[in-house]
Amino acid sequence: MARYWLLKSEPFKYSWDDLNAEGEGTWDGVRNHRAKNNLQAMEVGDQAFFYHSREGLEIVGICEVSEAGLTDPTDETGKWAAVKVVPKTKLPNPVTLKQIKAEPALEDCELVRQSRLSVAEIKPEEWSVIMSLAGVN
DNA sequence: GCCAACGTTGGC
DNA sequence: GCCAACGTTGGC
Repeated sequence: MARYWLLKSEPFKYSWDDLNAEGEGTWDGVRNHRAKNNLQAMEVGDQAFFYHSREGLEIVGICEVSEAGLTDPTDETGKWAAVKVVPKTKLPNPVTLKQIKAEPALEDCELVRQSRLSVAEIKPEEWSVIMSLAGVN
């Protein structure tokens, strides 16, 4: 069964629009062990929210893992992981961090608990809560 | 192996 | 731009 994730990016480095312009993006440059573990746990077909950090502070779209289990091409030691993603859906209503924090059902998600984690897991029930906030059925 | 100092991330 | 949270480094 597919799992759900949240991918964080600073929009002035790599935004949702950049991903759409490219059609497929490689998620690399992660240098955090917990985030790396999450990357390695991803499988092709898993869905992930695309979150804009520092600017925007909202979930703007949904992408899907198109290649999993890659080695980070930006790292010479070969120790870090990467995946490839393709954009799927732009959210009708972007879900802001403020909304997420105001929602009791989401207070335990990794995004809230560990705000500096760049790749976080989203539980299925949390996924559906966010989807309804986003106006997606 | 502990922990203080330092660097980085990210919300505000 | 500030600072809190977290990760990493390095002295002991």
